[in-house]
Formats: sequence, structure tokens, C-alpha cells
Amino acid sequence: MRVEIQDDFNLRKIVESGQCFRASLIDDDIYRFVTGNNVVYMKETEKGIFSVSCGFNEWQNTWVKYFDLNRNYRNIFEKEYGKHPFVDKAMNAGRGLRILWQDPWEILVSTIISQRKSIPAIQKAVDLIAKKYGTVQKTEYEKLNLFPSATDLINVSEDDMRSCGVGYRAAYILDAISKVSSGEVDLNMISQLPDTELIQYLKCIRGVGEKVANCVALFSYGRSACVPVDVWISRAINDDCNGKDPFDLYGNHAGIIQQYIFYYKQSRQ
DNA sequence: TATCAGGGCCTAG
DNA sequence: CTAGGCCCTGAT
Repeated sequence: MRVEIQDDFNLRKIVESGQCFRASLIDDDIYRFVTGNNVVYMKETEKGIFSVSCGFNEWQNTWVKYFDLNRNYRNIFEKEYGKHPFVDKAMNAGRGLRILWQDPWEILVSTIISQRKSIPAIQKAVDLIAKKYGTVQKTEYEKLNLFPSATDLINVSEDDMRSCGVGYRAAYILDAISKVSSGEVDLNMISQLPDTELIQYLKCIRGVGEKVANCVALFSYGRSACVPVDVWISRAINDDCNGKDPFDLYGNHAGIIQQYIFYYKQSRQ
């Protein structure tokens, strides 16, 4: 199917933005995204025109929300540009990336894994979990594994989890599996909570602190005011903003600005 | 081969 | 509030 997107939207930057660990460049400018039971392949055939592998209904029901297409990033860019010289540079560099609405369970596990790990190492661990415990899905391009649900993982031992390369985080993941599969933690219900309560709630899971909780809020619940502060962002604050946190300037768009800065700092490595 | 840092968090003091 | 430890991987 052919889709027109009249907004800032750059497939490569989205995949490289570090918020999704299982999206990737497949071949010849074709990018793959996975969420829940859905897989899509996209290619920009001309400016703003995309060929997508799914039909109209799946696009409307799944991917429009996933890519945050109900939010106009061009307007956000114009509103927020010009407030801070360094942030302006980051915005220009990152223009086209989007904050994705990813599966909360997958993002919860992925961000627990992410602590003290490099992005390639995170991708590898997440892939291993999917390969070992996720159901296989055949597509026109490849065979890939969906990410297993908490219930799928209920009998996994700590050693088995460690063998996926997650190290000491295995115990944290087992705690998340237990709390989510039992219903003690309800990832659907919390979409109703305000930002601060949502973050507080998630922190009852072992291995979930301020940064991980903010990642989940931003990357799977669309909480664009939430700012995960990692080593890259604190470096940006210290090295590029004279030690002064710039995020107060951006209110409900602070999380989007954070992502522009993260992308900018990473791309200059 | 050895060293270091990586999208932090937990625990002790 | 701060310091140390943590399990493993990818990069040099």
C-alpha cells in the first residue's frame, strides 16, 4: 500500500534514535518495525510517500498510533525552535524522528536490560529473548520472532534468562514477569494515570528506577513531558548547556526535545 | 590479552 | 545523600 505522510518523518532517524531495539534496516532502504503481533516494512519511494507492507486497516489501527502520527511534529518544531542555541542544533540534526508508542511490556523489559549496556548489546539480548521464547512469524522478507508476553515467560528460570546475556538484570526481569503475569502490575490500567503516578507505579518493579520508568512512560505511553536522563543527556547538560537543565523550557514537549538531543549526541560519537 | 565504558539500580553507611 | 558493586558485551 502507498501512504502519504505530510509531517517530519525520517525512517532512518527513527530506527537509529535508540528508542526501539528490534526495528532495523532490512535491505535497500526498507525498514522493518515490530509491535505486538504486527510487523510492517516501509520504504520512502519519494519525498513524503511511503510504500508499506500492510493494508489500510492495519495501518489505521496499529501504525498510525505507533508512529505518533496524530501529533504534528512540524508544528512542535516551529513552536519550540529558537529557545536555546544548543537545543536548536540538536533539533535540526534530529528533525524527522518520532516518539513511538511501543508495546509497554517489551519496552519495560528492554529498558530494564538497557542499564549499563551499550545499544548493540541491548539489541542482542532482546533478540535472544525473542528467539528463545517468542513465537515465529513468517513474512515476505524473513522469519522473525515476536516478543514473548509475560505469561509466555512465566516458567523461565534465572539461569535461562541469564543465558540471554542480561547478566545481573535476570532477577529484575523475573520480578517483572511475576508482577505482570499475576496482574499485580497492570500495564493497561496505568495508561490512565498521570505522569508522576505512572512513573511511581512502575518503580515497584525491581530494576526500575527513575530513568527506566521515564523511558517506559515516554516510549510506550506517549508521555511527551517525561525526560529520561541517561549518561548522554547529563553529558549534554554539563558540556553543552553550562550545567543548566534546558528541559523546563519545553513543557509537554520536553521528552521529544530529549530525543533530539540524544540522537544528536550519539550521532556525533 | 587487557582494559574500559555502556540509554542505572540496589544496598549499605 | 553518596560510594561501591554489579554481569556481560562491544570496542580499542
